[in-house]
Amino acid sequence: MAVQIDIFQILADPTRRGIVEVLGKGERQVNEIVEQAGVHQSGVSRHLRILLQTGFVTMRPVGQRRFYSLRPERFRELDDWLAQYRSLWDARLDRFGAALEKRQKTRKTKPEEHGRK
Amino acid sequence: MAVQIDIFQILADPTRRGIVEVLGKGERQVNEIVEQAGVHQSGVSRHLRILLQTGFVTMRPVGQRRFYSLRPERFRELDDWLAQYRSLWDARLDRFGAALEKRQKTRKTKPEEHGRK
DNA sequence: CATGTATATACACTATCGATCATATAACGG
DNA sequence: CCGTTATATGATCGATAGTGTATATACATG
Repeated sequence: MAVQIDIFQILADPTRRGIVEVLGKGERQVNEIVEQAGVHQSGVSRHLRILLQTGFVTMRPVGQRRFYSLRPERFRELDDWLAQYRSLWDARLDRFGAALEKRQKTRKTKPEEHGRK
Repeated sequence: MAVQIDIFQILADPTRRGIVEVLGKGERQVNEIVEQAGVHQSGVSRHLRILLQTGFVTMRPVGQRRFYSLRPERFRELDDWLAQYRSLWDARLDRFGAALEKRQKTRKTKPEEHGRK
């Protein structure tokens, strides 16, 4: 379990993002999600399995019901990824941005063969 | 132009993210990107076209060369999306988190047909 | 126990997407 | 002009991923 697949890959599917959005409002059971997801129940189940395996949600079984809710980890991860580009638009990060720029000026023209068949 | 496709869809492809990463270090011409991308030049061109059309990059032609560099908009957009989940892990946003929680308690069971063929 | 409800899973189908190859276009240098 | 370099694009192909249908499983309840 805990299949470490691409955050973006997971979030790329609109249906899945819809589910995440619903869960953003709080814990929900599958039925409730199905109502909003716009796809068949089986589809929702599949998406939930993926979200579960990839660490986006947790599941809490209660009788025959299963309650799903969001977990923070992957979102924080996404935030970390985004951080390295934040200097692009966030003026407060200019010091960091300067560092980046310097690095880009200093880079060397590494030839390096590229004839990979 | 300015095809408004899913941010996540665009970023879902690892090769494309690789390109973005390279451009994160500064403006680059296609050749340089190809060296690092691990795919054929034609592939890189296609990816760059997509990134261009979807607003992730700009292009500056110089003779026969084309220099690509990152644009902030879409990243900021992603940041905005992420913001609504930030309360999940950012303790400083607990006030906001409380608001969310209240909302989730108050929600009503809106039936709403879902039989969209 | 029999039936209904909540959720998951196997299967088959389709559409999308990314990769390469070959070729086009356009600018460069002699 | 002519060959070369830089980049883009059309065609084709194979893989992947999402969808619905049908069915399985597990719990609930009379």
